[in-house]
Amino acid sequence: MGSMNMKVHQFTRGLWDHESSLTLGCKRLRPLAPKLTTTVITTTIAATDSISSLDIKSFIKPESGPRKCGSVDEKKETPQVEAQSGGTRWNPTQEQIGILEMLYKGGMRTPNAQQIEKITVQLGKFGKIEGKNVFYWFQNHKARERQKQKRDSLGLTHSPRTPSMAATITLLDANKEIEREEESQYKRKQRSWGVLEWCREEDDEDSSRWSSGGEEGDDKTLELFPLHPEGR
Amino acid sequence: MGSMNMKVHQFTRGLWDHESSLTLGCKRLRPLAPKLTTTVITTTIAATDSISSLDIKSFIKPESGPRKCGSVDEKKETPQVEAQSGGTRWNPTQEQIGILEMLYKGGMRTPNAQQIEKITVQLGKFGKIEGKNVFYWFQNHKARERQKQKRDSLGLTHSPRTPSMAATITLLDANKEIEREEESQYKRKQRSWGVLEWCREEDDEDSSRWSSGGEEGDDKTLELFPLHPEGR
DNA sequence: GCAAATTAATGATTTATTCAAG
DNA sequence: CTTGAATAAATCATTAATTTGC
Repeated sequence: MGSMNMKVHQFTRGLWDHESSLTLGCKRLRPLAPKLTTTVITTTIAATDSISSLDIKSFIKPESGPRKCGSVDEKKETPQVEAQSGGTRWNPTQEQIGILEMLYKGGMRTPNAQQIEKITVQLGKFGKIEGKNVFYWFQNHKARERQKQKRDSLGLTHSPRTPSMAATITLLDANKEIEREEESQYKRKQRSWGVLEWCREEDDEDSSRWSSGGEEGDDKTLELFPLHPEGR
Repeated sequence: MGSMNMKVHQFTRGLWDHESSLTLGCKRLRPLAPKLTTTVITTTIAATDSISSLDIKSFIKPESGPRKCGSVDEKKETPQVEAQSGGTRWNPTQEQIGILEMLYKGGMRTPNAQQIEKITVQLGKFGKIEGKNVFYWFQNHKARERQKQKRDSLGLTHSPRTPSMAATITLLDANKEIEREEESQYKRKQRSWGVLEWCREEDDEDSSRWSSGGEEGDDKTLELFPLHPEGR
């Protein structure tokens, strides 16, 4: 209790302290009440801290609780590969990199959750890996590929000696344009994406057991598609 | 197969087509082979498409498969609320907004997966909501609060009439500083975060019903912590 | 009063930057 | 120096609020 180092300094700005309860429902006051059923409860909220005494208050707490996320708990007993990264970051194997690059070259840019999961499962056969690793890999690869290209083109632009050079630049720019157009595709919409998962605490250097372990024959003809779904 | 609308135009740049198989393992050639056991398989990869014939090939495919993510499958038999997620976006109720703002004011900035899950559960009592909604809300709220403040401070700086005004500005700036320092906290590190989840397909525009309904008493004294864990 | 058109908010994604492990 | 990980900034897209013409 007393241990709850409530460092309030972060919001010393105003002196909303109790005011918060007031500002709560009115802050931005939604233009017009969208729902009806909620109105009642809303009143409850407006009533300062009735909710906080009910649920909110329970929100306040330093940190603790279960380790793993309450989602997929299936722990595969494949001690074969593991450990390796008590709290370290993913260290891709060459097979994994190879596959990822292949997919990237195939056109995959931002796989959705489903695709990521499948990829993760596949890559899991070659080494420890999580979904986020796949996600980040694509993010980073894409970004760095782009900046490298940009850097190159700029560097070239800096010393345009021969006409062929200029042509090259033009080409690069053109490609960049194409790429961009292709990628954003007007309305990227419907990316069917998600965020959030794998929790992990900070302490506990102990296990950090991994998932996606072994080589169970779980290939139910899963498949992912690299290029954009359809030319919407 | 022929139906696979392979729109290659995205990568018309080079003309890597078969070259990909070659460039695969060498492209960026990792500094030094991290693993040993993998080396063997690596060779396999280098052998052009042995892997692709095994697993990779199965990756290529437009899109299909199961609807829901293959994770938490527990389907709650609460037909009362649901559906709706056909394709619309989360539309928070006032209670949800209120709680979120309360947490925000309490200092919560970037809740981790665990916290998000708990929040989601709580907010779920007031209306349909997903973890990503909570995540995004904090992201957006934080960002917009920041830009609004910046805009305000700049705007105010532009017409400093009274001394009290100046004082206000100073305060705002100071607060901004504090906040920033607080937030970035030197090394943000160890955010214990995650990404990826909820999939969702596109079709099925069926219901679009709303949620909110549930008032089941599922409060197992769960709690989240708003302020930063500890003054590291 | 109302519905179409316009504007303002804000939910959802993507991109750019930054930090730190190795 | 490379690159995995994480966050912040920029952007897109959709919904609600407001305005406008009837």
